[in-house]
Amino acid sequence: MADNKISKAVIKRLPRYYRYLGELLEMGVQRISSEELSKKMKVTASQIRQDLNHFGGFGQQGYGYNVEYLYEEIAKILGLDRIYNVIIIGAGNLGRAIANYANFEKRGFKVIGIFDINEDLKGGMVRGIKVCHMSELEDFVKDNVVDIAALTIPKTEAVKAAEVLVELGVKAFWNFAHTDLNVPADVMVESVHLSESLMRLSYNLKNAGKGDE
Amino acid sequence: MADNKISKAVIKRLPRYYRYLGELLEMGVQRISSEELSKKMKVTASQIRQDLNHFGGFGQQGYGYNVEYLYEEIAKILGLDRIYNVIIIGAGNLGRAIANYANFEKRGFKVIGIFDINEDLKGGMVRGIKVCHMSELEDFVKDNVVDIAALTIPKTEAVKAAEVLVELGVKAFWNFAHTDLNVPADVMVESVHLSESLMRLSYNLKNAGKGDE
DNA sequence: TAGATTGTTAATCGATTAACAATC
DNA sequence: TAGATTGTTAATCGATTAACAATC
Repeated sequence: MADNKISKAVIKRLPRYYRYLGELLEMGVQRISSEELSKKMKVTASQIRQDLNHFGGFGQQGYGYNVEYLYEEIAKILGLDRIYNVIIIGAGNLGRAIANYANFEKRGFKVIGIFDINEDLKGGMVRGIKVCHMSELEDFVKDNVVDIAALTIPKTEAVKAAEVLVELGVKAFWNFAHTDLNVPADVMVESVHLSESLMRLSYNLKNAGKGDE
Repeated sequence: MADNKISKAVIKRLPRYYRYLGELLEMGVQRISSEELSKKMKVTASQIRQDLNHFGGFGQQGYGYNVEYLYEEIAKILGLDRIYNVIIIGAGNLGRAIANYANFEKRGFKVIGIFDINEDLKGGMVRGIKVCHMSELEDFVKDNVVDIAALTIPKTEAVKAAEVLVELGVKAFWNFAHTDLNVPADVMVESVHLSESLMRLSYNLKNAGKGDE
């Protein structure tokens, strides 16, 4: 019963289902009920069934869900059934961490270019990819299909880079800069605000035991 | 009107308020109304007032909020009015990215140790801190106050390290491994699941234009 | 005092959970 | 067929928004 509008809360949970199903698959588990999965994941069985049914009936009454089938279906829903060309803006530690993370490539996220303003880094190699100077960015994007740009540079530069890249037609940004990006409605931004994450941790640490989880 | 139980949704928004207030402060803005702030942040003014009033009345009728005062108060709420000793488990690119990020130290998160299983990295320096071998971890935690452990290692090792550190009394984990950690109720875990973030981006990219944001 | 804007209550909206009929 | 478990509707719960009296 594929809805036309899926809530953010549901989307947020999908990758987690995918991760658990991947682990079950590795362990050789062939079928699982929403009840069993709910215990593993510490969510309600009702939520799992509800979530999945936004996209279609993947299970079977009296049986449960076929792990491999469900895994593949969620991959399709998440758009993991294709290759994405990724460029990384910023060849610092964070940029290199992303470039080096092999699992991303396994899921179809292929790093095709790394750029940095620092002249010294130019020519260096990261995981077989040459680091280019920012001045080469525009030509590169014109000559190559770029699906996603990861921004691992400080906020001021990130805002500028995003502007240029939006102009060049890039439709998706993975933003690690400590700022929000203003982009047109058809451009997607997924932000990873590490400092905000750390602040939530300090809040929770401070309020530990006060009725908290 | 400080509630005793604040919802996760509110906590999640606090660091973002803090970031915007910090920017306003840098720009020399002294006062702001919930209405003005709501326009900047693209949330409702009602939500801002509602959120802040969970912690107390920081504003003034007819005036709005004093930027500096509100900024400081939110810092206190988030627990940013103290120093946290942080250790980093994993001296790879991600671990080094975190260690090198100066803003964290500015907010009171002080890296006091970096550990790795790789013997080759031992003795190397990251931002003035010596990289130690994992075998030295236990003694280090016994001899030093460790408030937060950042786990920037693969999942299997992360699970093991967390177990050891919980045993040693560490109460907060900043988890970058692609797994959930099972810890006692009084131990806090804040996870940054980069691959899940990337999957949400690919979902949104795929479904762009279908009534989406 | 009049105008502005908060703090707070009430109304609405959406998300989660419970329940159960459908069905494998 | 009987048992199990889904798909889906209905009930509940919580979070967001609207409204406005309080007050600076």
